[in-house]
Amino acid sequence: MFNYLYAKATGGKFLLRIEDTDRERSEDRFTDDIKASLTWLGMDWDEEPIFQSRRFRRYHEVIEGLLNKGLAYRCECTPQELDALRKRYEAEKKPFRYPGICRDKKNVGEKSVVRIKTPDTGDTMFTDLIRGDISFANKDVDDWVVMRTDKAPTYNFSCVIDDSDQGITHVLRGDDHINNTPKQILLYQTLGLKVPNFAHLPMILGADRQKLSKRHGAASTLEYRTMGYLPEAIVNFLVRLGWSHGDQEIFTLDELKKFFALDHIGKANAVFNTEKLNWVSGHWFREMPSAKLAEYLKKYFASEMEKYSSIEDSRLNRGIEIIQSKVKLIPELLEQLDCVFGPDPVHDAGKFKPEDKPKIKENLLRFLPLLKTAEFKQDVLEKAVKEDLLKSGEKLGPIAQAFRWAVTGGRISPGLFEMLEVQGRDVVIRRVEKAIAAL
RNA sequence: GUCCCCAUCGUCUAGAGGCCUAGGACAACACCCUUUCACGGUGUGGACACGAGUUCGAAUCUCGUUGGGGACGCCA
Repeated sequence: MFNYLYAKATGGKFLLRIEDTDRERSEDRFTDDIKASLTWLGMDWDEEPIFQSRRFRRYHEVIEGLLNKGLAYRCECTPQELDALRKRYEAEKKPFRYPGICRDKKNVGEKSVVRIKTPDTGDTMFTDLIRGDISFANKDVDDWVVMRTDKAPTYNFSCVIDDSDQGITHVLRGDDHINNTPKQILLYQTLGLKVPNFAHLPMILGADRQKLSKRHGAASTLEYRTMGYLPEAIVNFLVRLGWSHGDQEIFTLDELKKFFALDHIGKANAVFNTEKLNWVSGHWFREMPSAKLAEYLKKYFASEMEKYSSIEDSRLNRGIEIIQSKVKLIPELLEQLDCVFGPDPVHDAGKFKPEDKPKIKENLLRFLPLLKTAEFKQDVLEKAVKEDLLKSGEKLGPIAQAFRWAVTGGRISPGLFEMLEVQGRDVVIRRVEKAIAAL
């Protein structure tokens, strides 16, 4: 998202690249998921996505050149041997660095990995756009693998080639990549390529302050869609994790595309806070035009909305309108929608105290004639009921609750009179009569 | 363990030497509004991790300590 916003805010291009070099872990559905997530959030990429799995020829050509120049070498150490080596280093409390066992070996067969030679002395430094100068001692960067035994390149290698080939100017990524940066810079330098700008973003941690993962709820952006968050809310919430714009809390994507900038990105990790997400979510439900929300529901919650297909749009939209401002998630909205447009509720009068029932019944009966005769508009109904109550000096509260229960079967609902109008005279009278019968 | 990064209310953050008896938002609590639930309004409690410096003056600069995170793969 920060990459997208930065590209848009600076008039650049936002490119999508699928880094699927590891064939065992790459599946088409992951790509679909990424595309669907970006599309859902409204972040479209500018050119055809690049798939690394289709660029192996290019990578091999570069690796071949490196090998020929003696800047890289074949290594026949097996994973088992390396594991054993790691254990040994650990036991000796020494940090593991590949010791260059095969560095000077001749005639290593094709069934081997290729490692890049890295310098043993000196430092590799870069100026992070967010954090300033960061430097690493080259002795801490080992001869890392650029190509696996199965001839697939590794991430640190292929992303350098692609960033260069695609003319990437800015690499914005999580700060868990800071350690990869010296490796990549060394490769750029070995290849004589221009080093791009780097900006390492603070990470998002779970409530336990560990790197966000499956156990914190959602593994995929799309799961938030399923949970019933609006894309506007997700973007708005996420952008405030690590970035600020004075005291402003509410942002639209369009606003962000205008004034997102790299200054005012924090350095400290942020904890994902569902409480605040829900608040932002509620805000966007209040903000969204009901027709647009209706469309959204029909698109992403098609199966839940199908039962309302016979309801005409203006009526359905009005129903959504009187509910949307009170909910934080789509399931809540759907639930209330069902109270308004769904089947008649089961009137459980058992939850009332026996001595209260006559009064409730009396209240329902009292206004039944009005409901049958008055023009069925919310303001007309409200005015009529209130005038009547004024004469007797009674409060609206108990009466409203009685009718709320009668027409929804529950005690929570949109405003009573607006709901009555949306439900319509026939439904209301039928439900009120059923309620009276249940008492 | 080694290397790297970070450190303001419970959480997200404002703050780039005097504007800070540290501001906003979420959450909490109280009150108000109110036909329920929300919304909204008002208010309360709540933080510069610690210790040395530098300076007339430090949340802001330096160093150290402590704490947290990340990396250490033939994953990305």
